[in-house]
Amino acid sequence: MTTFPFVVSSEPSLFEVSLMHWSDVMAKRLAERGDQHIVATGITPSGEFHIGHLREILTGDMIARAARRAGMDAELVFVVDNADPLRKVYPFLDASYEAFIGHQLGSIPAPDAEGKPDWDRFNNEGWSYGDHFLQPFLEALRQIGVVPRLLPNLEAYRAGKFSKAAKVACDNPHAIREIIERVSGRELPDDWFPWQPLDSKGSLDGTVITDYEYPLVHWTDSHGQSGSSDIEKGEGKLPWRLDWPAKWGFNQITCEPFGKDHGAAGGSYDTGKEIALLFGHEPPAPLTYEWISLKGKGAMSSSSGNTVGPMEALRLVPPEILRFLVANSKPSKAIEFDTGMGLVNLADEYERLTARDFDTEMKDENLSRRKQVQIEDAKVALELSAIHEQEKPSATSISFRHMALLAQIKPNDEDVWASLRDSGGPPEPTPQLEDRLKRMRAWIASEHFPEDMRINICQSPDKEAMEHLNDLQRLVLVHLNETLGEAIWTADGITAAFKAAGQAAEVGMKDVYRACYALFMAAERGPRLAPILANCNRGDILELVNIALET
RNA sequence: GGGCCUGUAGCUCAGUCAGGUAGAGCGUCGGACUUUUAAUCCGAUGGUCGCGGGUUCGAACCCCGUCGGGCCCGCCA
Repeated sequence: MTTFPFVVSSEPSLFEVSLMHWSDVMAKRLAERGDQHIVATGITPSGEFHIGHLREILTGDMIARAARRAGMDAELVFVVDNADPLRKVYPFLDASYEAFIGHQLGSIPAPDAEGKPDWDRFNNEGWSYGDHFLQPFLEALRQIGVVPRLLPNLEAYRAGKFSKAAKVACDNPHAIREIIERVSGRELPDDWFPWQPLDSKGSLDGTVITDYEYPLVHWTDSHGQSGSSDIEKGEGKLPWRLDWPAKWGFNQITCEPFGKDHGAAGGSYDTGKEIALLFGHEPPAPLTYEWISLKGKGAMSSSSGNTVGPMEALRLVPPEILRFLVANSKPSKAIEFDTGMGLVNLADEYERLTARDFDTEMKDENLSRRKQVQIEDAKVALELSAIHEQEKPSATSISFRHMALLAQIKPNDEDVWASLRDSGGPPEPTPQLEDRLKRMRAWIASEHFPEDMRINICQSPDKEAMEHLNDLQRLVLVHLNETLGEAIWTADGITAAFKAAGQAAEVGMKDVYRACYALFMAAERGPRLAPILANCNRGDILELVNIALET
C-alpha cells in the first residue's frame, strides 16, 4: 500500500488547498484578515472599454462571490478613475481635444459622433468624457451579472476624501520620494512634489511647485500664470503611485485584483503598499492577472482599434460564456479571446459541464487527487459563471454547434423550436434558449463567425469533390436529377427523392449521401441535407445537378 | 541591467505551491446507430512534460543553468 506524504489526517477543511479554485484561494487569504471585505477594481475611462477590462471586473466579482460563499461579507466596488488626465488625442477624437490634454476625464466634454466635444450635453447635463465611455460598459456589466458600487474618483477628490492622505504626502515629501526611488529604482526629478495641481487652464501637466503651506500648494504653470491649489478641495490630484494607496484607505479596500503591469517588481503595487502604511492603513490583498489578447491580433488596445468591446462580445456570446472564460482561466494565464472556433469550443465545453453531476462524481473514492482537483475546479468555475449568484447554471442541452446549424438552416425562429421539439428538446423554447438563438443569429451575421461553421451550398459543382466519387455514386446523380425534379420541395419530399434515387440506382443510402454532400457542399459529410435544400431555391439546386451531369 | 508570467498529446489547457505509475476536452481514425441536424454512443490513436545538469530511492513538479514566447520596471490606470 502506498502512503502519500501529503495526505493530512485531519478533517478536510473548506480550504483544502489542493482542491481549490483560484477564487477560493483568494477567499482563504481574505479569511486570514477578517470577515468584512471590500474588493476593489478600477479603470480609467479614457476610451472605449474592451473585454480586457471585463477581466478586471469579473476577477473582482468572483473573489467577492468566493468570499461570500465562505461565509464572509464582501462587496465589490468599481473605482472610476475619472480624475485621471487625458493623455493624448486618440484617433477617435477630433484635433480640438488637443486643448484638453492634461485635463481630467470627468471635467471635459464627451466626444460626439464625429469625435468633436459635445458642449451642449456637457453644459446642460454635465455629461463628461468619462461618462461617455463608462456608460456602455456599465450596461454590459449589468448583463453579465456584475453590479458594483461605483466610486467616481474625481468626485472623491472634490468631496475631500483624499485630504488626509494628501496632507500626509505633502507634509512628508521626502519620505514618499524615498519609498518610490528605493522600491521602483528610478530617480525622481528634483522639483518633484507629491501633488499635481490644476493649472490656470485646468490641466494637471506642466506646473512647477513653488511652495506648500497646508492646505495650499503654490504653483506656476506653463502659461506663466501662478496660483494655489487646495489639496482638500480637489484642485489637483495625487500622482498615481499615491492616489492608489490613498484610495485603499478611505474606501477601506481589503482586496484588489490588478493587471500585471501594476504587479511587476517595483511597480505601483510595490510602492503602494509601503505608502499605504505611511498613510496609516494596511494594503489590500493583491491578485495579479494577465491580459486578454485577441487571437492572432495581439494585445487589445483601444487606440489602435484592435478591440472587441464588451457590448459587441455580448451580442455574440451569452454572458455566462464570457464569465466562464474568466472563471475557468487562472488569473496568471493569458487569455486569447478567439471570436471564431475558439468560442464554439468554449461554449460547448460550458454546455458539457452544465450537464455533469459533480457531487456524484466526487463520491467515487477511487478518484485520483488530480481528478478531484479537476472536478472541483470545473464545478466552481461553472458556479461562478452563473449570472445571478444564487442560481444554478442551467443546461440548455443544446450545443453551440447544434444551435449554429439550426440558426443557419432555419430562417424562422419557429422552425428552430419545432426542430428541437422533434429531436426530443423542450416543448416550448425557454427564455434562455430564445436569448441563445438571438445571439447566435448576430454571431452568424458578423464577421467573427468561423468559416468552418458556415454552411455553404455550392453555386457550381466542386471539381475536386466530384472527382472523388466512384461510378456508382455518379450514377446516383443521374437518378437524382429525375427524382428531385419531381419532388415536392419540402424536407420530407426531398428525403423521399434521395431514397428513390438510391433505389433506382440500386445503391445504399450511404452512397447517395456521399454523392449529395460532394455535389451540394463539396464535402463528405455534413448536416442533414434535406431541410437545408428545402430552404434553397429549387431552380438553383436542379440547375446544379444538371451542370454536374453535363461535366 | 532588474523582475514577473509562460513552454506538457495535432489544438486548448489541467497537473508544479505539499516530488510518488503522464491527465482532460477537442481533433483524428475505426465501429454502431440498416443513414445523418458536422448529432449521439462505443472503441482506438496519441506526449524524450522546451533543453542540459543537480538534489532524491523516486522529478513535469524542488535547485542551478540555458533556449523560445509574452510582459513590466518610463505617472500608462
